[in-house]
Amino acid sequence: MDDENDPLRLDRQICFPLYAASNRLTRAYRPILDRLGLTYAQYLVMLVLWEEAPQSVGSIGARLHLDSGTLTPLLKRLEAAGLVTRRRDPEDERRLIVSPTEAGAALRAEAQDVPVSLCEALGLTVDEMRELAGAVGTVTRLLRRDT
Amino acid sequence: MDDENDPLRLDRQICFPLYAASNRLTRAYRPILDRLGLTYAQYLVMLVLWEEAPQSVGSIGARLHLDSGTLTPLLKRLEAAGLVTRRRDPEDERRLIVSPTEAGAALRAEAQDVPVSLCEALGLTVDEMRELAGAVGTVTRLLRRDT
DNA sequence: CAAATTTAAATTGTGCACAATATAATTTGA
DNA sequence: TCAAATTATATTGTGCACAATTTAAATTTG
Repeated sequence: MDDENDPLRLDRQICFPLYAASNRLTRAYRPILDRLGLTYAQYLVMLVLWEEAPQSVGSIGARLHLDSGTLTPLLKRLEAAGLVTRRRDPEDERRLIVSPTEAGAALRAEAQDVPVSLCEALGLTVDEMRELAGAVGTVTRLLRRDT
Repeated sequence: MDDENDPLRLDRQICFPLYAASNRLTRAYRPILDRLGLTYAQYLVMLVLWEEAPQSVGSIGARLHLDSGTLTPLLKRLEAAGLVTRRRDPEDERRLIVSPTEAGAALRAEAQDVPVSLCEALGLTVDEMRELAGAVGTVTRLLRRDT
């Protein structure tokens, strides 16, 4: 078979490097977020809540492209860690309202240097960060259609 | 606080779009690979084995940046599905030799149009694919250091 | 207004991804 | 040569990620 143009060769896969890069990033975040007692997904949820609170499970999920099957147990773990509260919206009992606790809000200060720490862990200069941001933006734009 | 330059704003995160894109890709692959009875990670392992077989768990892992904690159960599932065989290397009983079965090798033909199907699912033209490949290459180059 | 539909979250079950540890085989070097 | 170190895979346990289903509340409609 036509080896050079074989579409099933690993090094011709466009998506595999993205998958590998995403795994690598989660790995790079881990030791940094361990200091806050957060996983990467939990960190993302806290970012969303630090921006605006309270929020429903659905609105958090819309922001992060995650569904209740992922978020429900994650939020229960954040609640168990004392970082968020979960209560039903009295206006609409279907909705669950999530808010940071005082400890959850306070954690924001501890998280301030996470972005810088990550760049250091990845060994990226400011210029390289800019280049990375541009490339990631292109990927996002091309893959944004729908789902 | 200085909202515009807040480094913890979700839309200033460089890595989140990469994480979201990776999740989205796995989701886009799912209905296509379902027809082959493979998950995305299993598909990657089969790509590696279709290129060269037999291979040890370690060499598959080195290629895909996955460890035995991920690969051992995955390979057992591929074995249960009749797609690979697992046996110890008689030369070095520590090593596990993985080979595609006849069914596993035959599956390669079925997989030929997976790449094209994915592009269609993502709604990408050939030019856009090229652009995506370039952007992903930049991301990979910037994040390649170590781990 | 009651039945049907829609919406929001929770639950269930499968399969990664990985850290930490265990097990067993091989290699090494005192 | 044989004990210590190294290597290769397996195991254990945690936490996503998501499809499919369930439950319950709110909304729509006949």
